[in-house]
Amino acid sequence: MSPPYGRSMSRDRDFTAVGRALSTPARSTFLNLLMDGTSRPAGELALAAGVSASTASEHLTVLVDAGLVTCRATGRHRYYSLAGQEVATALESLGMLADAAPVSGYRRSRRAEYLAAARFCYDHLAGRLGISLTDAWVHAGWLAGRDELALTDAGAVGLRELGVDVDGAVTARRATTRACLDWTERRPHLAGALGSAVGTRFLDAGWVTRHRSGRGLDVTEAGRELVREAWGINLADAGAA
Amino acid sequence: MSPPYGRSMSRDRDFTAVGRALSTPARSTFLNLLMDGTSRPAGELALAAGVSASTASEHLTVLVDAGLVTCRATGRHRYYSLAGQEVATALESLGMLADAAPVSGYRRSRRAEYLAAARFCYDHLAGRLGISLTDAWVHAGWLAGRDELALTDAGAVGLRELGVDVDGAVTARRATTRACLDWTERRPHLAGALGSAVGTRFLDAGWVTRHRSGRGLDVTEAGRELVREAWGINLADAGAA
DNA sequence: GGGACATTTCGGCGTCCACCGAAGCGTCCC
DNA sequence: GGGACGCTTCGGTGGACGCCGAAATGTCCC
Repeated sequence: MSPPYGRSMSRDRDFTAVGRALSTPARSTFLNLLMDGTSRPAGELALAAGVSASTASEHLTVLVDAGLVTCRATGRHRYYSLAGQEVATALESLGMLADAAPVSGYRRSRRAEYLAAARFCYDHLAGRLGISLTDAWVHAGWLAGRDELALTDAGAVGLRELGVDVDGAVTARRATTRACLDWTERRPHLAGALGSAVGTRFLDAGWVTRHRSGRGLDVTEAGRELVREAWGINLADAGAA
Repeated sequence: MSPPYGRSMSRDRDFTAVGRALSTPARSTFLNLLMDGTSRPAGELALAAGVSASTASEHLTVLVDAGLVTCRATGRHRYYSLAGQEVATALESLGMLADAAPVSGYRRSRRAEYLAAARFCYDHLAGRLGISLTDAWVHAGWLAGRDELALTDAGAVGLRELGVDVDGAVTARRATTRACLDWTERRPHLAGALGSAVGTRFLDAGWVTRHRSGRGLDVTEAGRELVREAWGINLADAGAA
């Protein structure tokens, strides 16, 4: 009869390659930088991690070989980014186990506040903005269940009016909605295919813009007005004040 | 005003400790063995990974220090198990990225078939049994959405009749339902608090029993009858035939 | 109490690998 | 074409760590 599942493949997983990829400070820093879904050139990553260009290059090769990161060559730059949504999800749940990284050498204090206000978690909105939106939508009956965030009929209508590609999200192969727990705040915000669609819409509509060459998002005036009028969310100008 | 989220804590995560814990074959083997939710003594783990007792002891210290594993001392044995449900969840999503482990030295071919039939994935049913039950319950309208598996009213009634602690699962702090993707088959099966409650019920009712000192579950005659009569699931006796 | 057993601690060995600077390769731009 | 620039490859070095056997610790049981 032979084994029923083709080839005598083990059901076990070999965690060693992925584990080794995560096991050094420089590579951990790289992944943290890429977790907002951006692509960054090797040099920038090297600088951020405080290693030489050659060392960074070796690290990036390890990450690519492990399947965590992909490389896109453009001109004389090579842009690295996370290899996909599964990688972001895996890192997200691993982050629940990991400690907060010690504040590294380069200046970060100012940025931390921007991060807290609004940021991308790979493909969906996070930070205070992501949490506030999710809370408001649960409250409005658009999303059901604090831990599942299932899309209701009312939510489908409302988000469609907002210009979110709801239908694309529902028919996507990945889970429509998913709750992503913020590492520090531990409060759920909308992820999954719908979370991605919402993020895309917010960017396309100009309600948020990626903060120049850095991490975090700026919520534009139009964006602030929208969330205030539609859902009564008052984004404190903590960053600006 | 000082930083709004207390202490100038970095929003980044330090993946190095967890990564290092995963980065050696012996430790990867240990984690695979413990992923079914069992507790195992150090000696058994050493034997399974093919390392000396002293080496295994060192590895286990690393895993405990990384917070992935906990130790319970009983008599002259020390039983190790996964540190919690978050660890199981993280490993589960990491497994999506990792390769299948090469079949290691010790005999495993026979066991693979038991594993495929029914097994525990930390706290919920998996294997063919887990997948079949989930499919049947989606079909019966007990669970909604192939990727979310949200509990319906009918499902709550049905599972409560079955003796599952539905109310405990709904009020639990973790997500009530969650879809867990099997690594090899890539088919969703019920996880989350409700998945755990179902697993507990199946064990308590004697519908499945843990296979003696090994991995995988035996579905008892009562269990086979239940799933056949209630949901038309015919568990092929692949293991016995 | 003594002997078997499970496990950890210790000391030592060999290998792996993170790191750097220098050199090589490709791209851009004057 | 030549020089600046971004990145990778190469060679070499030092430290970290996976491995074992031997000895130490602790538990069980006669």
